[in-house]
Order: sequence, then structure tokens, then C-alpha cells
Amino acid sequence: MLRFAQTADSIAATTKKLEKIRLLADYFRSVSVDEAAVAAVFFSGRPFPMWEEATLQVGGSLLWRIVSELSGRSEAELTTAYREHGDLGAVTGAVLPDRESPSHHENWSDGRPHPSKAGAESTPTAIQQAFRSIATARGPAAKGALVRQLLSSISPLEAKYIIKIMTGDLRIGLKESLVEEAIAKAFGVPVKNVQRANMLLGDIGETLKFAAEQRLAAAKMRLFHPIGFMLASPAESAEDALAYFQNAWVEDKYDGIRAQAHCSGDVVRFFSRTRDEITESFPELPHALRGLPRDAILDGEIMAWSYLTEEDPPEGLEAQASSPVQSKSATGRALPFGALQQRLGRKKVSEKLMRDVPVTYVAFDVFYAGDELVIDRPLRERARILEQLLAEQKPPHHRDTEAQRRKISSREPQAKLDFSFQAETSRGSVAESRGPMAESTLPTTADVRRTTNFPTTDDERHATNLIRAPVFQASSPAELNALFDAAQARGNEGLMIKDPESFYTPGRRGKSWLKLKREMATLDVVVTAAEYGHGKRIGVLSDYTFAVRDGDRLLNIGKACSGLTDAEIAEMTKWFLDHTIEDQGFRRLVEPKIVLEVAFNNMMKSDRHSSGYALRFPRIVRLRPDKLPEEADTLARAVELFKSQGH
DNA sequence: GCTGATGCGTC
DNA sequence: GTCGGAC
DNA sequence: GTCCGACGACGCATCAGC
Repeated sequence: MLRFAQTADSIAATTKKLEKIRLLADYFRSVSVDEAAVAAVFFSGRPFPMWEEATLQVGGSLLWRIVSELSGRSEAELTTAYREHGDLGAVTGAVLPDRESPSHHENWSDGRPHPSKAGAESTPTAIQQAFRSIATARGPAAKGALVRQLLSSISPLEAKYIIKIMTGDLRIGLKESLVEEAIAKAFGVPVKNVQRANMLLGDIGETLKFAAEQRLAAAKMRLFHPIGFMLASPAESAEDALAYFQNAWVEDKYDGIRAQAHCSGDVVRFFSRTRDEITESFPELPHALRGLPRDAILDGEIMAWSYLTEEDPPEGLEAQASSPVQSKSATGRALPFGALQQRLGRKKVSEKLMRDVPVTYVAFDVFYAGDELVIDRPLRERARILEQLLAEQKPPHHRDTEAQRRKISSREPQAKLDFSFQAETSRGSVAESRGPMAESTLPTTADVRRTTNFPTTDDERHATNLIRAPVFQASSPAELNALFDAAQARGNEGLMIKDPESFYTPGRRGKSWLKLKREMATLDVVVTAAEYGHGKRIGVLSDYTFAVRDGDRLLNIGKACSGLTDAEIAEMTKWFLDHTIEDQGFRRLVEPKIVLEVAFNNMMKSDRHSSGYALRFPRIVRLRPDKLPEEADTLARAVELFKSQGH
């Protein structure tokens, strides 16, 4: 592990990517393949491979206590050290006693030799074994004991990086994509092949082994081993979006959670963006994808979904469903993200919760069908494959009632839900202007499946958990803007704009998928407190709590740290240090004189701030030195904005 | 059994 | 999710 | 164009302490 730590230190010392890659490649070549494989996982900033569900459940708080104990330093000394380094790992390296001579406990309690004696035992594999015990142990007390044992057996330099791995962040300017490059360099194989193997295996350590043995081509994707999601880049405007490709396929941008559905016959499992299995939290979803004609992996979004109309809102959801329904004939619409949040991370899902926060899976892509990985087929073709899969889905599972089966199979694939009016608009104004694509290749509202009738029984409700995301076309900004308005009116976030000729690129953010959002009005706010940052932002006050006016009081409404340049942050730091009202250590209450303009995507009710509201994705647009705090926006205006977001 | 602190994963 | 900075 | 680091709010699960 010492060599690992030394390599990491060298990598941190340069900002040049090629140099980082060279250093890492040298390291990989200098240790055994097994050690290099584990180290590759560590270098990507994780204690375990991506696909493993294990988590340490050891965070900064517990680690801080342990480091404090082991080092024998006072709270004040540690704080000072943290102020200097900005990273608990670095603090540990600086503060832990260097145990050149082995301490009194030379053996583990079970009699095995103490690693500090053996030296060789402090390898990445051994450390990972220790991580596994920590992950398995129950409760902070037990975990803490194991961490203490681990840290007291190694050098400070090793401890530095072990802490960094435990906190999930190496902060050495290198992540998995550079590890891929280093593997390629170390074993003389093309980066492309490494990337592809890693994409398929979802395990950078395994990938390294495959590369070392020159058999990257043998890497195969397996069902129920999730792979990375294709990500979208932001577009500034409709005009900007169409600069990338003229003929755009357009979907609503759904404010739910991204999910990969792995399907094989009656076995269906859902995985999240971090590749964790989330099926457990959504027990009503798997059935909707059972009985596909072939094994398949779909890409889509799990949404909180109201099957009800405006006049008949579901119990308990009045507060959540901030957006009134536009079309009275609608039988379903997206619910705000806040509703879905109540189901995130749930291990037990009650019947009541399923009724209060119904969910649906909105499928919009497929990248595995039959035995074939179809990521290298254009979206246009994948769409057709998706249609086919869904069209040939076998009748619902045997556990469904006979009556229900008849009902579903006889149902007209008409779309009475909210998408219908969108479809009409877009048929008229958008689809007419489509390019070379034949209409038959474009998914239509007929693909909105099983969402037609208002579900009355639980069984019926279960039959409505799948929607094929409607797709439209646009080739002018005006068309895009019209679609955008319609999407927003439906309670969706904005638009996804996709190049129909593009391949599916797992785990990568390209320009063939674009996301278009529209910003809410900004708020002018007054900074009331400032905090020190972490990592490279230690030493500057980079994090600002800000408030709106309410009479002559100031009520906090959020915190923001992004948006200012380094130079501006430095300038602000100076000012805040000179205008501190109360120094609370890491945080300072400051004179409420600085006005900022902040942007955000959304407003929420909140207990966290005194105003009773909070901002979603707040960021600083600019400093407003031209404004006095008395000219900042009021709580009344904030409340107005909150109400207006419902449309 | 309740509450607050902590860790984690979602956006 | 958001953003600025470095390559 | 791509990668990286430094950060926001929220809700759930778990555990320690009452």
C-alpha cells in the first residue's frame, strides 16, 4: 500500500493528465496483476468495485473522532490542520504518529501477525479485505473499532489514502477515465478496448486483469450487471440545441430517477445511475415489463405518476401536486420530484404508500435485446427495437386475473392521458415539418401503452406501470419552443433533444443527447453567513448562506457556492473576513451587505432555512455591487415565485 | 418509542 | 443536479 | 470536448441516547 500512496502523491503533484497516466501505468506494471486490479478500484476513488452494493457506512464524522483519538491531538489542533489541508485524509497523514518501531500490540487479537510487522500484508488486497469487514460490521461502534485497528497498523502516508478512499474521494485529479488510460498504457492495449471492456464489465479491476492478459475482446456484458447510462449535455437555448443536428427527436425531460430495466422473461430488475439495485423500492414496477419476447435492457425514468384527474386528486397528495392538470380528459400526469422522493431508498413499501405515491416506468431507449448489444445502432433503430419488444410483450403474468388479462389485451392503444393533447399539437405543427424520416419509424401516441383507463383496483393499478415515452420531431427553434411549453404544461422539466443517428454511449456525456431547461426568474439575495470550503477551496470563504427580506428582518432561503470565479471568491473572502459579525470557526456570520443574484431550477418548502423555503440547484449568477441590501428581493416575491411554478 | 445525528443516494 | 478551471 | 473537483436540498435507514 505504500507504493500506492507514493504513486497517488506523485499523481496529485502534477496537473498534467499525461503525466498522471504515466505515473499510474508505471505503478500498475510494478505490482502483481491481482494487486493492480484492486489498486485500480482504489484509484477510481472507491473501496469496492462499482457493481458491489457494499458501503462502509463510515463517514467524516466517525473518521474525525478516530483520527483525533489515534493522533492524540486536541480538537483545536486538528481543526487547524484541517484548515491547512482541507481534507481529512491529508490531515491524517500529517497528524498520525509515524510508527517506525512497531507498537506494543504486535499481533491481532486472534494471533495473526500485525501488518506493521509483516509489511507485505499492507497490500491493496489486504486493505480491501479490511474494508469488507468494516462494511459487514453493524453499527458505528463496531465499525469504528475496525477502522482504528486498520489505521494503527500502517504508516501515516498509507493512512492518508485509506481515509481518502473511505470518504470516497481521492482528490488527486484522477478518476476512472484516467485509470482506463493508464491501464491501456501499462499493458500496451488500445484505450478504446479498455473503455469498452470496462463499460461491459462495470469493474475497473476486472478490466485491468483482462487487459493484462490481453483478452479484452473476451469481455462480455451480462444481464443484471448494470452498465453506465448515456448522459446529456445542457443546451443554452432552442437555437443552440439545433446547431448540433438539424433533425431532432424530442422527448419530455422527466423529473424522476433514471433507471435501467434488466428483463429476462418474468425476472425484471431496476438499477439506478450508481448501479445500485432499486427494484425493492418499486415493487409494482417489475410486472409491467414481464413477458418481453427477448431478454432486454431498457433505459428510462421512474416517475411519480398521478393516474387521477384534477377534480379527483389523490389523498395526501394535494400538497405535493403543485401543478394543476391542463387537460380535464387527462388520466395521468407526472407528479413533482418531491413526491417521488418519499419512495427513494425505501426498503419497505406499504400499500398506502403505493396508493399515495404511484409510480410508472417511462421507457425511452433499449441497448440490449435478444443476445445482442445494440449500443452501436442508431437511436432511430433502437427505437424500432423498443417498439417491437413492447408490442410483442406476452400477456401479463399468470398471477394477474383473467378479467384483467382480457381487459388489457382488448384495450385500444389510444392515449387518453396527458400526452394526447401534446401529440395533437405536435402532429399538426411539428410532425408536418419532419425531414426524411418516414412517419412510420416515429413512435406515436399509440405507443403509450396501458395507461388509458383510470385504475380503480390495486390490480388494475399494477397494470398501468409502463409508458413508452412519446417522441416528437423538431427542426426549428419555434417547434422546439412549442414542444417545450407543452412539456412544461404537463409538469415535466423541459426537453431532451436527441440525434436519431447517434449511438448509445454508456457512461459518457456527449452532444448527441441535449437537455433543455428554462430558468426561473432569479432572486437578488443578501449574504448573511459564509463558510470555508474543502479541498482546494480550503482557506477561502466559498460557501454563502443568503436571505431575502421580510420587513426589516432577513430570512435565509438557501446556500450557494458555485458560479463565482476563483478571483471573485478570493475578493469576497477578504471582504467577509473584514466584516465578520461572529466567528463560529468554520462558519462566519457576516454583515448583511453583499447582494448576489442567484438562479435556481425550482423552489421547495423547507425546514432547513428560516424563510420556510429552499432553492433547488442554487447557483450564483453574479455579484450585485450596484445593489444595496435594502434592494434585495422580499420573501413575498419568493412566495410568489413558488406559487407561480405550478402553472 | 421518540429524537437527533450521521451516512448515503437521488436529483 | 450545478458550476468554473485545466488540459 | 472532456474531465475533474467542489458544492446545493431532500428523504430514508440506522443507531445512540433519552
